[in-house]
Parts: sequence; structure tokens; C-alpha cells
Amino acid sequence: MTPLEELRHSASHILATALLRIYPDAKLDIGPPTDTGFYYDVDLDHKLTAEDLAKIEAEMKKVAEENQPFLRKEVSREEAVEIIKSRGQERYKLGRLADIPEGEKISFYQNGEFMDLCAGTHVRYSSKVKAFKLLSIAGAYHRGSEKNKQLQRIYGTAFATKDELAGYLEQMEQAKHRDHRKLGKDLRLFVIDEDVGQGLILWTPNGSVIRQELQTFISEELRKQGYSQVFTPHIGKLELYKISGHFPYYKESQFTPVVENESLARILREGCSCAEMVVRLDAVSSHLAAQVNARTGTETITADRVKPDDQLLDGFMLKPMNCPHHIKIFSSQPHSYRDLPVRLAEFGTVYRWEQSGELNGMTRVRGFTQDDAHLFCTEDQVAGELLGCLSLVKIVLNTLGMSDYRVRVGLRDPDSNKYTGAKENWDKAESACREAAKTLGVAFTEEPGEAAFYGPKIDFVVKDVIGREWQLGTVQVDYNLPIRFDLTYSGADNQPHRPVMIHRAPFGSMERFCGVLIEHFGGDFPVWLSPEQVRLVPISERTIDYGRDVLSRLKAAGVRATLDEHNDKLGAKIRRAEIEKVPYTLVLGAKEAEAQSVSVRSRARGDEGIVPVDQFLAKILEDIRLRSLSEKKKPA
RNA sequence: GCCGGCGUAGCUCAAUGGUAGAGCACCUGUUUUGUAAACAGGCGGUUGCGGGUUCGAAUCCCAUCGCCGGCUCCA
Repeated sequence: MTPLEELRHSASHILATALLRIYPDAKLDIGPPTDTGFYYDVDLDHKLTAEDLAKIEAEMKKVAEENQPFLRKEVSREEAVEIIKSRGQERYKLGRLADIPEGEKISFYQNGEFMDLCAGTHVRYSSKVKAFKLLSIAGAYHRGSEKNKQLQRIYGTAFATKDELAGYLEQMEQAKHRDHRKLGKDLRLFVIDEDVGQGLILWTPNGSVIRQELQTFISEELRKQGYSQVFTPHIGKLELYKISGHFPYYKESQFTPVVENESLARILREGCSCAEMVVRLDAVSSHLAAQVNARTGTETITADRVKPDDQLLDGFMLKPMNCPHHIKIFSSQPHSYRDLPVRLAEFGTVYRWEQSGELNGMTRVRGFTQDDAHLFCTEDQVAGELLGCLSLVKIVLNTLGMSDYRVRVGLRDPDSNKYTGAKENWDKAESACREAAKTLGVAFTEEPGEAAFYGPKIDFVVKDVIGREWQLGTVQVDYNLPIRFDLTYSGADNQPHRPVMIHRAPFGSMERFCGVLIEHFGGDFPVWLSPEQVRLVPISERTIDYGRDVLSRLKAAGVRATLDEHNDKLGAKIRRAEIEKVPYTLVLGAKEAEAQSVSVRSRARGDEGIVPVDQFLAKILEDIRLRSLSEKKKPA
């Protein structure tokens, strides 16, 4: 345990000590340190409030001042049971004791009157813990399972010094200003309207500029890398997803199917309970089941889903993924090995039923657009194609100056059987992913259990301003769908062969990526992405006409510019442009009008002096063309 | 979905059972401005929505929708 973790862990014991003084009947579960602080999970009939938190914190201060030594005591399993029972903490602590493997040491730590089952380690005296703060109360399931009782989790943080604590709290406060939900509102980038629906993003004109620029950017890269762009509809027949296996496997996280009119009329005529309707929507024909099961070599469609044809209901689904549609484009023509790889790309909008409590601004939504593509290739081509996909992700991240991410190679969970496909294919795919990740030149972690059910993947994960991790770009190898859809190509031997699919999305989703990007730049977008690139500010009404003249020249060159015609003093107009985070403000007075020039004020560098209009135009056009990053804002 | 908190003008917030208010934004006028806020006036509300208690509800109660923090989930 690091010294800081030790401190925080001790703080959580002090929290428990104080808590039991105030609520002696509280049943404790577990109280570990975290990346940013500590928590303790507690079962207590009384619902803790913010006022209670203040009381507990005051009591914690007393415990700290009592300067209690932390004493370690090693005991036998039997003694441990006795201690736990004597303290009335058997409800959760006996279970935690049982988690300790036979043969391992069992220890308690005591400070003052409090004693807790704990491996340690701790600070030596409670007075070491002097810079701490309780932050919030939240529900948390015992052992993280929603089947168990929900406990109250008390979150807090602690640092070695009061200055560090104050610094951390200040940093959290600052982070709020960069939150994409706040900036999205302030800069009018997107809105979510409750009448439209939770988790459904409305891209306003400003946000749409950013999205459009990003799409143009990636489209240029796709053309260089030999992709073909396609368009597909937002819905597809239920049967399509029964073949792919997405329905009903992911039914819980999909929108309810749209039942076809004919089917709807039939069930209204015949009468049909809700439960029966669900069963009939899930069901597949014996014909389809036989085909898919034969191809996969396993019972992927189980007997209880098979129904006679006249019991089936037909309908459409909002697409939860783009792959089935792209597969149908691929399979609409015969392919030779000479055609491969086929790379089909689309900004494809998909819909998923995320739990209401999970929705979050633009980063977790119910409808989002993936910068998706599916590559159909031979097995020999997989490794090379993976490298191409990763280089695309790198280009994206480099261009945007995003270096604060981690890479995760998602592998099979060796203890699970949810994965489809032959072991040899998995071995090959996993090693291809691992080798490809190595070429990135950044550290990556291999995480068993993080693979998709159809194949391993390489994910790029970033943190938002309040430390939550989000998966952005992803590259996935898939041996499963080509089998389910019976995809083939003719090999050099004139025999049919099975292609391998790669799914990849460098941004992941446009919504999530833009959300993270807003926070990454704190709203100070580089010129090429800025919704408004130039603000023209006449010093008085006398130079408005000159402003109109400059405006039309900028617009003709394709620069996004506006003219501030408000009847305000110069300072007020500059202030407005600053608040709206426009990268360049051009001040126009009599001198400038006379010389066909502009006085340039940059968001990053302040007043840069007077230059001819043409010179400014050439410079900004070059920055836009190169997609240059803005210089960091000078500290205020 | 679960636990807890919150919901007042476009935005930030005030009003603790007794006439819904301020600043900014917006509109009009005066001012004609040189690098982060000129001055004055005006517009703007069924206090998220629906019920209830009360002589009287933004305020108390119930229900519902949404938002925030966590938990669970995430092809």
C-alpha cells in the first residue's frame, strides 16, 4: 500500500469509528481507499443526509485528535469469528472473513474503541489523518450485485496536508467549468429535450459544425486508406438481428421492436397477452434455426425459441449496430480473394436502450452515430488490416492532441463459455490484437473478460473531467458473424473460403467523442473546429461598413466569421468574443479601414497588432488546412 | 433499473405558509466608443407537470417527468 493509500484507508477506519459512535447499530461492510479518496459501505436504517455527514465529519475530527494508535492483532479464524460476533458486526464481516483463503493470516486493526477485520496497513496514529473531507452518500449494492441489499456508501477524500486537500477540492471545482454538459449549454453546442427523449442528442448549429469538421477529417483519411463509404437505413427486420444473434441476446438493451402492421392486426384479431407477444417476437422459424445452428456448429438458437411459422411475429428494429447492414452489402455480390479486403464505412446511427440512471450528457446516450466500418478480409490480411485501423486511431488522436488515454486489449475470460467460435480462431485473433497493440508504442493492458462475445478487441479509453472512464475508439476482430451470415469469397484454389471481419470506429461515437473533446479543449477549440472562427469588432458604428466588407471577404474564403454590430464599447465586444471562445477577434477602426488591415486579437495570445487583411486570411486558411492545434491559453 | 439529492425568467441565483424578485442576456433610447462589462428605460413566470392539505402553497404531503452524484449494466 502506498503511503497515501494507507492514509486514506486509515481515514475510512476513522470514519467507521465516528459512525459507530453516532449510530451504534450500523452494520459495516467494507471500507477501502480509492484513486481519489476512500469510502465505507454501511447498512443503516437511518437515511444519511448531508447534515449527518457534517456531524460524522466533526466526530472524525475528534477521533483524529484523540491520537489513537492503530494496533495490529493477528488471530485464528475462530477468534476472528468471536471478535466479530462480540461487536455485533456478523451481518457482513463474517462473509468478508470467509473470503480470506485458508492459510492466510487473519488480522484486525484497533484504534481506540473501534476494531475492524483488516489486512492493513495503517498509519501509526489517528492524528496523522488531519486533512480529510466527507463528500457524498450514494447507494451501493453489497458485493456489487443488484441481487443483494443496497447499502449506503459514504465517500470521502484525504490527503497528507491541508494544502493538498484544498488543492484537490479547488481542482474539482475548476473541472466543473470544463464539463461538456455546462460548456455544451454555454457555447450552444447541443441540447437534450425531454419531449424528444432522454439520451437523445439534438446537435445545434454550433455543435454540428464541429461534428461535420470531424467527419470531413476522418473521411479524408478513409479515402487515403481505401475505404468505401456507404449509407444504410436506421431500421432492419427482426429476422436480420435473429441471424446476427443480437436479438434477443441483447434484448434488454434495445428499443422494443416495431411490430409490422400485418402482424399487429393479426394479434389484435386473435388476442394475445403481453407475455405471449414477447415470446412470439423472440421466436424464430425452425428453418432459420437449423441454418444458423448448422453454420455455427453449436446450438446458438435454442429449441425454446423455435416456433411454427404461423406463430411468428414480424417487425423492425431500430438498429443497435451497423454490421448486419454492411454484411448485406458485402454479400450482395460474389467476391474473389482479389477483391479483399473490402472496407465499408458509414457514419451509422444506432439506438440502444441504456438504463436511465446511466445516461450522461453526450457520453452515454440512447442514440448515437458511430464512425463505423467493417473490413472483410482473408485470415492472412487480419494482422495488416489491424495495423491500418490502429494507425487511423493514432492519426485522429494526434491531430487533436489527445495523449491522455489508455489502451486495453480485451481478451476472453478463460472461465466463461459465452464466447462463440473455435479456440484456434480466438488464439489467432488474440495474438494478432496483442501484436498490433505493441506497434502503438504506448503501454497497454491485457484484460481477460473484456472481449466481445464474438472476438477480442483493442479499445482506447479516456477519462472525463471528473475522472470517469469512457471507451472511445475500438478495433474488434470477428470470426462469428461471417459464419452466421454464411459469408464466402472464392480463393485462388477456386474454393469458397470464410472471410474474417474487423469492426472498427476510431472516434467510437460522434456524441461521446465530441463530449470528451469539449472537455479536452475546455471549449477552446482549435480554429479548424471552432463553430465561429473569427469575430469582427468595429470600434464604433463608423467602421461597420468596413466590417461588412471584411466579413464578405472572409466568408468568400470559407472562413466562419460574424460581425458584432452591437452598440457597445470595444471592451464589451471583446469580452463577449472571449466568453464565446472565438479564436480570433479582429478589431476594426479608422486606421485599419484606411490601410485595408485588421488588428488581430488571438484568444490564446491576446493583442497581436495590425496586419493586412490578406495576410491574416492567408494565415488562418493555412491553420485550417493543416488542422493546427491552438497554442495553449496563457494563464489568466 | 436501484439509493440519495435537486427542479423558480434564456442563464446564474433570491424569496422557510402571506403581493414571485435581482444580476446578466434580449429589445428601445442616449452615448460613437482602441483590446474582458457605458447609462437609462422596457420585455420576460400557470415556480417541471398533475393531484391534495390550507382562508392562503414556490414553500407542506402524494404521484409523475426530468436533471445531478453513486451502484448495477455497457454488443
